[in-house]
Amino acid sequence: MTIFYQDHSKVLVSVDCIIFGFDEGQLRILVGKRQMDPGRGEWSLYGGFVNADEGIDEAANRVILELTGLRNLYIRQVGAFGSVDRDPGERVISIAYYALINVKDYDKSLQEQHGVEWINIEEMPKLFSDHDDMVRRALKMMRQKISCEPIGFNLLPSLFTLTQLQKLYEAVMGEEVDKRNFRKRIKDMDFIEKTELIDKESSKRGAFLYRFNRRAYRDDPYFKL
Amino acid sequence: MTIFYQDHSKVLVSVDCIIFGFDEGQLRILVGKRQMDPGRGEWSLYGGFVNADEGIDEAANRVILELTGLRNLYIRQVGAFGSVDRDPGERVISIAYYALINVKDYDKSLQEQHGVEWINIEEMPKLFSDHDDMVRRALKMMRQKISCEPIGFNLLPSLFTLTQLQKLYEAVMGEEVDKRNFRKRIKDMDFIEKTELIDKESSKRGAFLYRFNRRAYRDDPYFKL
DNA sequence: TCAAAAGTGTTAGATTTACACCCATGA
DNA sequence: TCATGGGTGTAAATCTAACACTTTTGA
Repeated sequence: MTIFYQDHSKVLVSVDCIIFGFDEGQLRILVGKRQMDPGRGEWSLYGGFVNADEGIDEAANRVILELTGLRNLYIRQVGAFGSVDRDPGERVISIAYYALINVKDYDKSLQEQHGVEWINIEEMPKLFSDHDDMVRRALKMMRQKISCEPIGFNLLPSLFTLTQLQKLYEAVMGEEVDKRNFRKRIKDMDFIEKTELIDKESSKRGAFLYRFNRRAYRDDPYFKL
Repeated sequence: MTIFYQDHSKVLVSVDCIIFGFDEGQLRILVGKRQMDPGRGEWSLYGGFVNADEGIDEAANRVILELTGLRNLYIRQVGAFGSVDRDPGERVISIAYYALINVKDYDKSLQEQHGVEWINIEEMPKLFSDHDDMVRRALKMMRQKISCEPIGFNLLPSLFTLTQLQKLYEAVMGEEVDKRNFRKRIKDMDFIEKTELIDKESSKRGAFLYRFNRRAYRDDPYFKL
């Protein structure tokens, strides 16, 4: 310890991760049964401690990489949670982060290895400690974000149908939207490009596949800072 | 240390406070010249370390009480800041909070005692470490909040004129608004009550004073959760 | 009497919402 | 041939934005 900030108590700091995925028309998050005491066996977010030599964002990225095997994800901080008794073992201040992933990119073996499962956000069991609060806040922030920025693409394959995109918005916002109005809005967004490709998975007729053009979005005068 | 989370490094955790005030038509925050090393003499937010026996929100309330002498303020967490090198002295993870106060309630002697000054948000000097980022994020969050919830009243006396309220919105949002449209919107809000009292400070003619009715707001069907 | 702030309505344009039918295909 | 999801336009209602003059009063 240096001379600067003497006599102040140090505390364990962890990061907890809310991993959002979209599958079968449902918004889901990755949770697992806690494998350590205290709280062994309770449903819990995946987390890890912040090391002395890493920033908190770095720690979040590391932990999320550990869990998902994925890099360059859309990750945002939810906030710090620091009630004295939030962890029954020892005092731990935890910083929650959420990440959006395309479930198709997620390696099944990693999932098994970490003993985590996708749980529909609507059917969340009670979680360990204050992890419920973290999830609620993450969802609130994500809804906020998705309704003014196109972040939903991080939850979809790079090619997707308009119906998929609509179902995603509905699952996130928890309410249905009108198909024609939705498609009208999408048409106004120049950064959502129609391709000539057809998806035949989800219907007999087939549906055009679209893609999100990140560059066009960045250049869109509407979203310029 | 208990047996639970062995071998993880602990770290100093602090809270830093962005105190917003509204005076002379300007949105201002309280900053002071840093009185300790490292960074002595640089402009800085007021902060303090989180004690072992207090939650982070508690710590924020304590530090803000210390600085302002005021209780029951509107306080919100901005987020955690945790780059390894953010503090040149030693590793410190800091959690930023913003608070809204009515400058008239602020005791001048406390201000002098802590050596802090009101600085217009538009004319902020470079601040110590990442405090600039904290202020930017706090402002962003506050703007977001104020445009969908009536939190502005926390920055005003309990009786205020519509012109004051408008100037406040303008200062926060950084843009002018139309007087008639503004007043129209206010009239639609049943929780902003006109009193029979007249303010003669700011004009010869005098302007009606209004008050924010917290109860009416809570009961407003529009804002029901 | 005049400078300074208070107060007050209307209209055009833009945005949002509601709503129903035909199409293409594989089973 | 029929069940399934894909795809399309219009009109009413609502919301937003622009805009200018009269009132009161203390100096």
